[in-house]
Amino acid sequence: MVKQVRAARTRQALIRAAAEVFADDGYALASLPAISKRAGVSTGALHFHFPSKDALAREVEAVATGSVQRLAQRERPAAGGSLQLLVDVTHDLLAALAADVVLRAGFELGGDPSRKDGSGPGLWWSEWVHALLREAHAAGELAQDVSPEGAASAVVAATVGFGMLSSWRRFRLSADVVEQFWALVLPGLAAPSRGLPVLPAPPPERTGLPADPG
Amino acid sequence: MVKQVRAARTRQALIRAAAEVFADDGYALASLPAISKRAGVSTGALHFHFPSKDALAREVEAVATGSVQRLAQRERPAAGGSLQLLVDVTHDLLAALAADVVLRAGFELGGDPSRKDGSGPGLWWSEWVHALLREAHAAGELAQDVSPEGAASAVVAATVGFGMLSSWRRFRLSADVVEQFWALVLPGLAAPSRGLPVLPAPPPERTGLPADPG
Amino acid sequence: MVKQVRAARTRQALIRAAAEVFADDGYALASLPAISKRAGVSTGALHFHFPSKDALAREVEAVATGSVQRLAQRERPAAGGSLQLLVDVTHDLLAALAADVVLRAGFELGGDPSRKDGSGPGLWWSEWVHALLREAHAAGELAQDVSPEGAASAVVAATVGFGMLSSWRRFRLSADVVEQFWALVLPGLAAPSRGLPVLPAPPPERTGLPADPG
Amino acid sequence: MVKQVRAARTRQALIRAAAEVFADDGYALASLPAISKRAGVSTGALHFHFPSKDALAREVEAVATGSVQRLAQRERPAAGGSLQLLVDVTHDLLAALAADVVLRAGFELGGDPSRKDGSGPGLWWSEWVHALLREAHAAGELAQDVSPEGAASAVVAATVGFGMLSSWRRFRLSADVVEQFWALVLPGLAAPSRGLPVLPAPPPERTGLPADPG
DNA sequence: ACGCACGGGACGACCCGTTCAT
DNA sequence: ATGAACGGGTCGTCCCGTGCGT
Repeated sequence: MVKQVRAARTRQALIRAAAEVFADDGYALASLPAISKRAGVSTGALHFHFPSKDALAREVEAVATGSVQRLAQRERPAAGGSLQLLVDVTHDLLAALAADVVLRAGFELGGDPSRKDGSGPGLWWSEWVHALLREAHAAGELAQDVSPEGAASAVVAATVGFGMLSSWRRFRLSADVVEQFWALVLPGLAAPSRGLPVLPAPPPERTGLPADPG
Repeated sequence: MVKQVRAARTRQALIRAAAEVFADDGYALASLPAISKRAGVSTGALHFHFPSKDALAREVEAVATGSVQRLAQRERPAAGGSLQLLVDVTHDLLAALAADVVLRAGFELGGDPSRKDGSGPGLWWSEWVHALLREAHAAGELAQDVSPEGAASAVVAATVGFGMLSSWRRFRLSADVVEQFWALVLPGLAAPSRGLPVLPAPPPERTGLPADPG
Repeated sequence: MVKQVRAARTRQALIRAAAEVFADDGYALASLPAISKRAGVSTGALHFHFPSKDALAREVEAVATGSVQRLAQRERPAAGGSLQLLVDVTHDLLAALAADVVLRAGFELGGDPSRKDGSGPGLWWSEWVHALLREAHAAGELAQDVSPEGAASAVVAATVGFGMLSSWRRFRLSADVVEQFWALVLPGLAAPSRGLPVLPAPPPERTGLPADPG
Repeated sequence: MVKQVRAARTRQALIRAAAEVFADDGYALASLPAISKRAGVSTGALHFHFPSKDALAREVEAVATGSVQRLAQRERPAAGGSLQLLVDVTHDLLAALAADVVLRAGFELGGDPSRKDGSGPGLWWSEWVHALLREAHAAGELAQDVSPEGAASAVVAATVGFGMLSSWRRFRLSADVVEQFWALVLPGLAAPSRGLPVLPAPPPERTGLPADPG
């Protein structure tokens, strides 16, 4: 029994360390020795928990996908319908991306050309957005002449684009890009008869480094 | 003089082959032997033209940046102003991305975590969009309450997002995503008094592979 | 603990094999695959024990320096003082050079132009000879007008010269060069009043190859 | 005809540059590109004059051997016989070693383990010393009980030892080591009845760098 | 004759992901 | 859960021809 908790702890440390290295160096350049050293365990221990590098990355992606799902499947807002939900969730997602290494690593692994078949959070996110916008369309929340599929593609592209840009060096994104994006898009997206979703308040100015609870 | 042309040819072949391998496997996984083999030359020839893998990638990025610049600096449209130019150029850019491997590789290298300091076309593109939207704002082409910087960020994010998504496996983007994106965004972006820019016609159905002039 | 002994054994085998290859081909020409093959292990095992070729050479030098130190720091002879000690130790050193590959390799590495900063046994040996001759001078064992520093330089030069010559192909040194050298030098070096140190007996004729206990 | 003189000049520059690089880095580490760059010509030019790296080294050795021969075959001193000649020539040799890169490189190449079959000046020098000491022995210039072969070995060993030591980093040899060596050895070497050879005056203190006419 | 841009293979060191034996 | 070992593979680069200019 005591062993189990210890094992779970090293497993967690491994996932966390792997996410950090993956996010920093990409999948191909991340070395297993570097990960195990950062987690404070030996390479043998790593291989005990995860049979291969791919399995480790897969686990990081799975955890990240779980986080996104938890974010998306929260209670629907009382008013505002699907579109309001979409606005709120994207807002939270960007905030979580900045705070959670594993989430960030999960998304980046999905776009890493070194990984041939990543099924990270990106795919799930894309399908969720598509489903939500189809739903909104069915509920008459979308403006005339707006294709839900096209709009979903645009939203997904912008989301992963924001994620990419924020992870690139040389790019500094302001903290409220999401709000600005919605302010731009909502007039053309939402049916005017229903009223526009309200934008969440932009995050307060950061002073100092935010805690990264992982 | 005769030698020069042969050298230039192999140099071009090298860049082209490198772009293909980089775009397929990412920077880290791309092997120099694979590139030189695909170009039909020896590794020694590769090393003669490019002293290192990094220099090769840098050259690919430089050529790609040049392509983007040529695309962006074409003659301004007679009517429609900056916003129309932006719409047209994004349209051409996405088309070029589908047709030109070097361009695609240049963009992907910029987002590759294996490359520590890529200065590919992404950076230049971002600054160009920002400058153009500032200009549009100064000319009164933007709607009230639209921040040119925020809008530029959104446009850039969406562009690289489209690029990323189209390069990911598992994602199938329809050919007219850009048009749909602009249809969504323009109502909120353009000043109503000036009239909306016209969207380019969606590309005809492709039959067979497009020419890839490299 | 049990593993340690096996690891120590391969480590020893690696050092031994490296010394052989270094002594034969010099540092630059010695290839790591050749060394690991001769040691009967894989290149990965080599890299596990020694992170780089330089570290391996450094270890060989360190072991060789240890051997020289053990040779020099034996008990002083009952009679004869420092000069007698010097004669005895040089004698043993040349014998050890013929018998111990690691020692030989250590000395040769010190003179190898491929190694930029070797701190092999040569340096320590030089300083020991200088110190010993200073001591002999203070004890009045040296003849008038003999500079201990100059004499030390000559002795060191002759020693490494013998080492070099014996390792060069095309040169065949007789086994008792050291005795002949001392017979030549001692009359001018030692104070006549103290009596000359006795020369060790020349080694018996070798029949066959000597064991090389490593 | 004009071409010839230019060719000879580049040939000289090549030999000189090769000697410098060989002396600094050893044979194996010396790269042909480095040599040709230092000589100010292209690698093709190098290959035109010397078909291979080995041929280049061989030429350096040949030139160096020629220098030693010119040094040794000067006019015999009026008085003093063979021993005096030996003393004088060693003195000049050490001076020349410090001044002439090609000479130094030639000697070092002879001891370089990377070169399998160097026939540099070392071999010729050894034989010359042996011959001279045999001659001195026949002329009764040597002390009783001194084996000319053993003495020659000692002298050669000391000479190359001095050469080695002076080329090692970390060793600082005083300028008059040779004089001190002879002061040490001559009492035991020369027949007392004939009078000791006179030592050459030690070189004056160097102020600034000596010219290296190469 | 002399020199050079260009290209060809080959090999070296380093290191990585993985598995056995303990 | 660990230390040790394995074999494959990558980048760099080195030494060397080959055909074009001068």
